[in-house]
Amino acid sequence: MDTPRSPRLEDVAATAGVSTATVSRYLNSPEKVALATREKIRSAVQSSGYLPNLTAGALAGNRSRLIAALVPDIAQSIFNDTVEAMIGELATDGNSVVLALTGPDNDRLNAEIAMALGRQVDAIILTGIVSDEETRERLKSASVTVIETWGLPENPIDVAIGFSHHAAGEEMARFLRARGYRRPHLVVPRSTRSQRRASGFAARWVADGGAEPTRLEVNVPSHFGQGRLSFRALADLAEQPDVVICGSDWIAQGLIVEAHAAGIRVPDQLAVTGFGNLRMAGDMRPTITSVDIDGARIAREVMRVLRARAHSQEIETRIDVGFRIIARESA
Amino acid sequence: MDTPRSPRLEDVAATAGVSTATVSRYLNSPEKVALATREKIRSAVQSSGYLPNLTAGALAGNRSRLIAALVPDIAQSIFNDTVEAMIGELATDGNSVVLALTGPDNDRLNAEIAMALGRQVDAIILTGIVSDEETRERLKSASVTVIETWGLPENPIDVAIGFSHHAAGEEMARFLRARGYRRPHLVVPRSTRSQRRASGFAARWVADGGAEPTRLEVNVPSHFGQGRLSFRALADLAEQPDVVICGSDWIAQGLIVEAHAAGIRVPDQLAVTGFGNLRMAGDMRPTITSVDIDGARIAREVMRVLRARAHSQEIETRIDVGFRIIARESA
DNA sequence: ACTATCAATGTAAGCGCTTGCAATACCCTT
DNA sequence: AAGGGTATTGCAAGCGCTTACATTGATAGT
Repeated sequence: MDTPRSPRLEDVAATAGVSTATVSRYLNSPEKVALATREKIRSAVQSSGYLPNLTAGALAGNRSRLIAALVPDIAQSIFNDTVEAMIGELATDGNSVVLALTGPDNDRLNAEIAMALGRQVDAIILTGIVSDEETRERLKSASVTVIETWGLPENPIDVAIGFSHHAAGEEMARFLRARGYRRPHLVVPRSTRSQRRASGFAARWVADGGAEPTRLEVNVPSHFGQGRLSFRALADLAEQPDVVICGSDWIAQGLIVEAHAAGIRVPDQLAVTGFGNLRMAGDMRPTITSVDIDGARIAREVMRVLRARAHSQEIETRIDVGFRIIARESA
Repeated sequence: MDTPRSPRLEDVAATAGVSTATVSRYLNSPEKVALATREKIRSAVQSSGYLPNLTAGALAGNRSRLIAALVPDIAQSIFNDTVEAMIGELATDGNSVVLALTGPDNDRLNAEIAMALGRQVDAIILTGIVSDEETRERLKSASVTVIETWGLPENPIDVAIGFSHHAAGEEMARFLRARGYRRPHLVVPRSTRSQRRASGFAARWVADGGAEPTRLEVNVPSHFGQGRLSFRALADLAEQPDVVICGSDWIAQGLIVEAHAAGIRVPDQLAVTGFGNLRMAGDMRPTITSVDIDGARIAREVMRVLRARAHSQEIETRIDVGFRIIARESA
């Protein structure tokens, strides 16, 4: 059986008795079409079951309504909430999100950037830090909106929406010091941002008169299991910490579970903090003190930037969405 | 400064001294081009920094190399591993994945399907069950590959890759019975699949001489917090269960944490099983007995189907990837 | 009544690529 | 030397839509 070719703009135009241009206008900016015409076209679209070919539209209009989101991973990522919010937010505007996983290495990133560029995406959203100079240059010279999220680099490739990781680290140092902790231990994932938070923490801590915190580096992506390992690694420390600052809520959760299994009470004997304020943090026993990043807010700002760009309005290139320490039971 | 328009196929063809057709062939099926010509084109592409416009290619070739993955959510989904594997797998073939979140309701699903169809995607991959008849019909009549994953319906829309949830439930019943448990309690997310597993479990359990298991329904998406609530809900039961079968590892984890907080030892006083075999399951204390679904395998089968379709080969429409009960400490 | 203005629509030229078909060149066969 | 294949390339017609520009008719200003 040969499927009858799906209707095109032309078909709709024919049954509505207007030109394709008018139908196109009706579809993209109805206000430009007279009311009576609108109605005719509406019913023609309706009856034919017409579905616009977005590919053709993208080619002709030089606007793909496709947005590439490049993230390191999604299985256990701290970015998940942001990504989810972003996809939700973008979808409402008729955009689609092409999700690409870049992993830890640069080759994948470059390949995915090339792909995104080839697909003429309207914007590329980065959620990892692009440290490779060459890649940054390539992105800069591409005439596409590039949004770096989560971080807030001094010189964004194009636009950056995020917060200062250094400041977040400092703030946590102040917070814990105020709470009376004196021997912090940092569990730091090997990612630029985590490192930055760690140095922010250490700098502040020392500046406030504390001793240089001990630290343990762990691989990314960080996960529950690393928390357990991190707890065990504490045994090797000369002096036991009174609080462990974890690079993610996952690590914090794993560490707490392992501590309990070892008979150590949290926070009485050992306090713990996480990062990311994942939903689980508020449900854990004890509930986990964490740092909240408003993923939905980031998503909204991304949309705002995109819309501004669409109308070629000027926008600030560094948007600070801040962070909030959420004090809970674990520290 | 006006950016010099990025090079097109035509430009490459010109510098290589061949026609655009030849360059196109070189790009898509090099073997059709003579060796010497290949070399000329290669260097022309190289020197111009040419990047194919995939949108134009999609329109002309009627092949978008875009695959839509429609999932309920990603933040805490049991599908995450599958989705991640799929994105990774697909990307290697020059495809990109458009990820769309459908949430629990049908409207979003329909909207996203329309969008996918409009974008001329090569395939639509579904990870939720599409129960709406109308939507199923629409998908059936669309000339696009539709792959339903995780479930294994009797009459797939097109191709289904998954396993029998009913059988998984039955198997778990056998497993727990053999281990000597006698009073199972089911924590069942309100999703078709979970329900199916639950009925499989109950059917088998009763058939094997057990009493009808008690059950608690919880909302989707399931998460850690629900595990805690589910544990507390046990108090309302007339008779305390000796094992709780959770609809997901998240729920199991939350339940265990809450049980421990209440001084109940797992599995000594209460056994627990999860579902999904998330990475965390093997790291939890106690490690969680779960059901493993090979997400990477599903991803590979998806690719196989897609490739077969590309060469219009016949393929089976129901591919069973099975499941494995992973016995660990919690039950 | 006459023109300037404007809203509504139509005309048609692309957007950058793929591919069926035709043309050409080259190599065998007989 | 003619006929038949085969491998390689070019020609040109789209793919289905958007949009600059032209056209038309109506409204308003004088």
